[in-house]
Amino acid sequence: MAKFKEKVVEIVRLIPYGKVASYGQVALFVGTPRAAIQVGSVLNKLEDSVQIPWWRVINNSGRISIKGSSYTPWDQKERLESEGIKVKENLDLDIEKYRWRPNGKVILSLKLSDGVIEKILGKYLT
DNA sequence: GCTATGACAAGGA
DNA sequence: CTCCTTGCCATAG
Repeated sequence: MAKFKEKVVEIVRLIPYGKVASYGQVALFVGTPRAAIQVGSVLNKLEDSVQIPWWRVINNSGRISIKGSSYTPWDQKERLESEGIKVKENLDLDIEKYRWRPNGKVILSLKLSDGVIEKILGKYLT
């Protein structure tokens, strides 16, 4: 089941310009709740050839927490700001203000289990 | 199969 | 708010 990586790529690519999602949120949308740390791992090892908006993924505290990558937190800060997202000097941002909240149609297209869909509805769609 | 490893998360001090 | 601890889980070896 090496599909995890592919799904992560797929989900991250769905995050719209100017929006962000937490690692845990991506993990949930992938269909594997609580595998947040794994999402980060995938992005970290990703080849430069795969083009995806990795900078739109931050931790659930609303902070940039990139580590062990060829990119620095400030690289990420620049990319986010170029999309109109305000990032404080301490790498903090208002995650709830910019969080990606896909509509039901998008969620259904992911073919997730009922349990996962429930968690998504409860956590990110009030 | 088992252990170690982390771009994490949530809760307690 | 800032540490620290514990839980979790897909990979690599």
